[in-house]
Amino acid sequence: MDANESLPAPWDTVGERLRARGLRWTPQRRTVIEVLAETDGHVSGAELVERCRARDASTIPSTVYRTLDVLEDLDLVRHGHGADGREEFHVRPVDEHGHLHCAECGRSWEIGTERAVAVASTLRAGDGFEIDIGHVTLVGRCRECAAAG
Amino acid sequence: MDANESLPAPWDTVGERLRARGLRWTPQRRTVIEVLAETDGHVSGAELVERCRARDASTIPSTVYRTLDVLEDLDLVRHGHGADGREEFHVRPVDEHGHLHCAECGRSWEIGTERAVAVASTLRAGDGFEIDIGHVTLVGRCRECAAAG
DNA sequence: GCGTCTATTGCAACGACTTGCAATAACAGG
DNA sequence: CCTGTTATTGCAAGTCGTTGCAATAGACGC
Repeated sequence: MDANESLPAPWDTVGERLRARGLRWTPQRRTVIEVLAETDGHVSGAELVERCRARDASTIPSTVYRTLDVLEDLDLVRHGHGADGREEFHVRPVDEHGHLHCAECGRSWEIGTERAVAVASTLRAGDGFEIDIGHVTLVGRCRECAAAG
Repeated sequence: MDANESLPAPWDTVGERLRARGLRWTPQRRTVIEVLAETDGHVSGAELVERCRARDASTIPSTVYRTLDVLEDLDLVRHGHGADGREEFHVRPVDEHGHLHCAECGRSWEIGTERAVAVASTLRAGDGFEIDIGHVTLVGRCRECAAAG
């Protein structure tokens, strides 16, 4: 399989990085990476599979998920979990941020780096635990629902 | 179906509370409640199903999960998600606490009310969001792994 | 005790992943 | 360019839950 000149930014060197680790650059992985290269922010696992299938109808879900595992090792994506526990992928190292979800009204939103770091510090102060704040969606009640309820 | 004299503490009145809401007291629900009454702390959904099946081989998973939904409405259990996103139930209102999981060494542990509240306050200070800190398992690196890595 | 109303159950199919395994195909070396 | 090694793939089966629907059976009123 050929190199990957046409891919943007961090993705153009994935092939080499894989080979350097004794791993392989396959067409299936290329498909996943092409899809990721067009994505920014978050994608659910299922959606990623669907987009890959749109590009290559023969896409197999298990291959996609296994590829994502490998890419996570290479620090190109990070997986997390939505409010319902389903997988969500953060594409390309994005700013540290958190996800909030109101169990009452169902709204979801993000909190920026600043607040994310504040929360992380509070937690670290206890026993040195370094939270990956973006990994899970924090569930609770938003100000409005808390006031109403 | 008869009442439930033999059940302990908060469970003995579930039948009445259900009926008061126009819901029903069924043998299947009794089975789930009997299992919950013998449980304290956390149980995964799958384990709950298994324990119900041990008590009544005809137990159907969907019935168990639906029962848990109802019991959550009655505030007798609360569901959350483990590090892998799978469901976990907190039985009987327990102290506010949090769950930590180190992605590196795989260990999991809890943080007590005090720290949980501290984190919740930090977050609330931002925009009034009241986190249900026990809902998800916070993932990151423990002090030891952070130091080593 | 009987009947009605409708909440629940059981079942089957589906959605999101995960895992084991044999067959395939990258890739390094000659 | 060919070859051997072994990482990956495809597939099938399995786990954890969720959902739609027709049949069942609680609970209340008479």
